[in-house]
Amino acid sequence: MNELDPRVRRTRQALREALVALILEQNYDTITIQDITERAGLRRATFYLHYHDKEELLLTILQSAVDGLTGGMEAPPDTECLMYEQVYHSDLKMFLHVESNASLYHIILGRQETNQIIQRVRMYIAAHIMQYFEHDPKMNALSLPVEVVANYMAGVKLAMISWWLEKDMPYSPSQMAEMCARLSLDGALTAVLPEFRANHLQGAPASTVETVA
Amino acid sequence: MNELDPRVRRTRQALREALVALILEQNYDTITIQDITERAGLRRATFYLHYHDKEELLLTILQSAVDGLTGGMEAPPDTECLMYEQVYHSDLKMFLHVESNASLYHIILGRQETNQIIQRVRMYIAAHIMQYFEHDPKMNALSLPVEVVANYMAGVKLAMISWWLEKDMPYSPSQMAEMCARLSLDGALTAVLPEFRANHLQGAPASTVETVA
DNA sequence: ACTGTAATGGACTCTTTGTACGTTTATTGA
DNA sequence: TCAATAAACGTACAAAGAGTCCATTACAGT
Repeated sequence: MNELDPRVRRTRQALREALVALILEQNYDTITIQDITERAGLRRATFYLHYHDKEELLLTILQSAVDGLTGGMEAPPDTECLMYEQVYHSDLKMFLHVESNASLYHIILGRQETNQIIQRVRMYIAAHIMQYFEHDPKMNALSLPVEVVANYMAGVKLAMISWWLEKDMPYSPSQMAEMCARLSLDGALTAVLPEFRANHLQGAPASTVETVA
Repeated sequence: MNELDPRVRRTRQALREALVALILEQNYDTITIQDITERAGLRRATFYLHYHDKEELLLTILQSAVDGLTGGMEAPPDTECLMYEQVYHSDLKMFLHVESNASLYHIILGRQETNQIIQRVRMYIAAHIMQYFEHDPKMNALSLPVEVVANYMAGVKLAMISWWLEKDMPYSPSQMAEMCARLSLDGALTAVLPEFRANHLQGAPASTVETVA
C-alpha cells in the first residue's frame, strides 16, 4: 500500500497528457477543467479529487521537464577543471534536452500571455541594442551573430532586474548597473579574474560592490 | 474634436489606476472586471466600452512603463565611445527607472503565476551553479557576489533558450551551447574582440557559428 | 469474496463574463 | 445659451465555468 493505487496513477497520467495535448493546440488560459477531463475521458469532479486547479496540474508537468534541464550541470565539479569545457558541455546537454522537449519549453517560456510581455520587453531592448550596434563601425565584423549578442545583453538586463526585485533590491541602482555592465560586457570571468577588466574598462568608475557583498 | 473626450480620458485613467492599485494588493489573476470598475467608481458595462478584457487594460499600463525602460539607451551612439561607460550609464538609467516603478515591474517580471515558473527555473539553475562555485577552490574570492554571478549565468541560459525557441531553433544545439558558454563566460566583448578568447579558452572547440550566421 | 477506496453521474449554487437597451448626464460647437 | 452628440448609468439577462456534494458503481489488494 506504499505505492500509489493504479487507478490514481492512471487518472493523473491521463490528466497530465490531456493538458499537454490541449496546450499544444490552444491557449493555456482558455483551457477549462471541463476541457481537460473531457479529453482525459474522466468526469470533472474527478479532477478535484487530485488537483485544486489547473496551475497545480501544470506544475507537476513542468517539474519533470525542468528536472532534465539541470541534469547536465550535476557533473562533478572536478577541481582540475577547464572552465569553458565544463560550461560548454553542460550547456550542450541543456540545449539538447530543450530540443527534444521543444514543445513543452515553448509553453514554459513563450506561449503564455504573461510571458509574452517579458518576451516583448526583451525583444524591444534587443532591437534597441542592435540599432546601437549597426551605427557603430567597430561592430561590423562580429564573430557572433548580432541578433544573438543583442538578445544576450537584453536577457542579462532582464535577469538582473528580475533578481534585484525578487530580493527586494539589496544593492543600489548604481551598484546593479556596474555589475550588470561588467557581466554583460566581460562575462562571468570578470568576477573570477578581475585583472581582465583593466584592459578595456578605463572609463569604469571605482567599484562599490565589494563593500556590500 | 480631434482630441479625446474628457470623460473618456477620465474613465480610462480611473480604470488604469484601479487596476494598478488592485494588483498591488492581490493576485492579478483573481481580479475581476467587477473589482476594477468598483474601485474606479464606474459601472461594469462601462469597462467594455473601452477594453475587451483585463489583459488589454494591463497592456496599456505596461506599455507606458516599458517605454521608460529603453529611454536610457536612446543616447546617441557617438563613435568616440567608451563601450563600458555607455553601457554603464544606460544600465544605470534603467535601474533607476525600475527603482521608481518597482511595484509595476514586480508585476511584469515576478508576481504572475506563469512568470513564477520561469523565476523558479532560473533560481533552480542559479542554485545549481552556486553549488558548483562553492565546491571550486578558485571561486573563493570572487569580486562580485556569488549570487549575482550565478543568477547572471542562469539568466543568460534562459534568455538564449527563449530566443532560440522563438526563432524556431535557427542554430544547432552545439552552436547554441558554444555561443552561450562564450557569452556567459567572456561577455559580449568576446564577439567584438575575439582575441580575448585565446587567454583562457584553451579547451574550446573550433567555432562553428560563423559559417551559419 | 470482502473491504476500502477511486471514479462515476448527476445535480446544485455561486461567481463572472459579455451583451443589451433605455435613461441620464456631460461635452462640444454653433 | 441651447441643441446635438456621445459617454456613462442602471439594470437585466443568458451562458459558462468553478467548486462542492452524494449516492452509486467499478476496481485493487488481502
